[in-house]
Amino acid sequence: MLLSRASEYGVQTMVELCQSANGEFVSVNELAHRRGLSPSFLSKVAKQLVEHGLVASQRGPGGGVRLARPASRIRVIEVVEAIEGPEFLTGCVMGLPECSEHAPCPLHAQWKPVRESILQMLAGRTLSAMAVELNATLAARRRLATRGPRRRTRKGGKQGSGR
Amino acid sequence: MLLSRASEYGVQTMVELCQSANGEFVSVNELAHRRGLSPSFLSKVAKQLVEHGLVASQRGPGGGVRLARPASRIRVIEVVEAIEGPEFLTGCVMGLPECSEHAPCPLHAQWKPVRESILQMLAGRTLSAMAVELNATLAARRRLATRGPRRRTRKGGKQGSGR
DNA sequence: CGATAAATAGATAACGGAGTCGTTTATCCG
DNA sequence: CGGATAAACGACTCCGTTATCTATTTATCG
Repeated sequence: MLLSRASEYGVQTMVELCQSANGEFVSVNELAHRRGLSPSFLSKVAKQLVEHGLVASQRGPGGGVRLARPASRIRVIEVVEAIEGPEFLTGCVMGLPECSEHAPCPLHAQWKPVRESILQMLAGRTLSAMAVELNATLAARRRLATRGPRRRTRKGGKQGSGR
Repeated sequence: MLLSRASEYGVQTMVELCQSANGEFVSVNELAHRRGLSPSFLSKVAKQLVEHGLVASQRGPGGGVRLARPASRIRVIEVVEAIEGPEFLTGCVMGLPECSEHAPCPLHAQWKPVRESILQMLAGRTLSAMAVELNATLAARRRLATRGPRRRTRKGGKQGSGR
């Protein structure tokens, strides 16, 4: 698992928030229900997102949570670092206490570009871009489910839950 | 942290075992002491390595643990998968339960090559190659420590523990 | 003002990873 | 054979993550 459960919750929620990004607040319960997440745990994650200024919150009836900035100006890496902390992916791959640029472990040189590409993956995309794609995927799945699965392109049971 | 602590212990130990790979057994305590690891916890990790046929063990006096194959024929990925399990790095990055090739999450396309390059990093190098490099690094550090640090190439406190 | 809705805060339980400890079992050596 | 050594095994502690529940505070609406 590259990201902690909390980060996964965070990313999913932020993307979900793009759906109703017209300045409307959405309650944490509603959000949790939509994505099938634990409401109680999500509220904790939401709190962290609020503290890091990624979402704004509003109490009381009609209150909830919304993006603090336009989705096009939030990058996934910000969400991850808000939750995992700034130390995300720093540290020696093989756990050597004194691994550094000038006394590198045997994987140091290989790890560096990989780490960069992970950060790149998370920094290179905005929430809005992700939301668009997710919608396309969901729409495709719904369309498929409605019309029924016609052609089985791949052989048997391989598909399904990635977890 | 990309790898679990147990995996880190495993990789470090396997590399360490390359040092005395002449068919001699080394006790787990000795190994733990050399690398400054917890002996008790390392024995757990060692057990897993034995079960997966990566190291051979011998009880009694003069016993211990040694590589089951020549170091040049063991790849780091084998060590990691022996401990993390075969599901290592499978599963959706953002935790979507139904992320798959044909209904991908918004990060799926980006994640795939990254995942590949991680596996590549771990599969592309043998233990013996790593041992050689580690020795070079350690030797360099010793040489430096003996002669004292002369020129401070980088500005101040940035160096040190990667953790 | 009072009822209601929702975030916020805190306590706590379940779980798995990390680490320790003591006992058992196998092997060697004298 | 008997004692010493060392892995194997199992039970246990400790801690952080995950998850849930229950107040408490804050805001909105009628």
